[in-house]
Amino acid sequence: MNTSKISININSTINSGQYFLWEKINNSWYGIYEDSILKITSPKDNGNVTYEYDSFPEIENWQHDVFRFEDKYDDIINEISKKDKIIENIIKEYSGLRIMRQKPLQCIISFLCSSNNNIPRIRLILRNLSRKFGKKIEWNNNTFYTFPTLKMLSNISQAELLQCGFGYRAEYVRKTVKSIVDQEIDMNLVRNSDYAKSKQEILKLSGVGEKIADCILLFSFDKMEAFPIDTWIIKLFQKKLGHIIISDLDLKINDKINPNQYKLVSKKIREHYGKYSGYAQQFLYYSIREENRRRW
DNA sequence: CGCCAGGGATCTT
DNA sequence: AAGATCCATGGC
Repeated sequence: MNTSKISININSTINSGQYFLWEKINNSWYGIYEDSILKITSPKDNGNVTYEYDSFPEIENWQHDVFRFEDKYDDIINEISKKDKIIENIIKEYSGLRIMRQKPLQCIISFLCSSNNNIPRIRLILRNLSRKFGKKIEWNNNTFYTFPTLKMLSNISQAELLQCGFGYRAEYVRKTVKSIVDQEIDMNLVRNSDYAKSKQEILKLSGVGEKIADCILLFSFDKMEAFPIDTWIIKLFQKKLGHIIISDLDLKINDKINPNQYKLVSKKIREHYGKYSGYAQQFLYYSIREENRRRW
């Protein structure tokens, strides 16, 4: 176990719809990461304080990987803050919110599950899946289950997926797992290419469209310019963000946007916020949902 | 009962 | 090529 003083707000970071398999027990957060359980204890309930990091089985310094401590966080948010007044105020209000880095398989399945769904239910489905098919770990008088491996996932029947609550997304999971097993998608290419090329490749997966592709690239493949555009971001775009991003806005944006509109808006947004647009997105998203008092 | 939820695939024009 | 419709499931 060790501690660090890097600027981070654990509650907003963990509980902001990016990494679903975490739960708070007493004064600690527990998260699922590969074959280990991660643990963070906050001496106070929130704020930028010193946290204690632990894991079982032990992973050395996992927090640097998971919380992206290699990012120059202060430089990034200072840079983004200059882009417009809206983001400046939001970053000030929610300082310490970070992007987390998760393992690709868990991230892909998680966001497959996110389409036309809500966050509490996404978490429930993923917990059901882990409880049934993950490895059981007893630690600190609590029982945890790791996320199923690729091999395990490939052996799960459609009926069992439905039992977990995937609904119509069960078919996406089945096809996507098969594509990965059969190496119809090149994970090394996704990892090592630039944003555009990586996105093109990840879009081959069934159930992965423009938005979910951006989530996967941002949250597990280090493509920090990826800016997922979901229904909440669209609401913000309609209300006030649109005229900041696109001068002389003649673009009609409905509640649901088609892929071409997505690409256009995405391009403009990334031109506006720059190569760390993903951070801007996380702040905007968190802020809108908090304003609307949505459950995480 | 209808509506909504971090959308995407498929069918229709 | 763009637009409309359908998709399981649970909370409200």
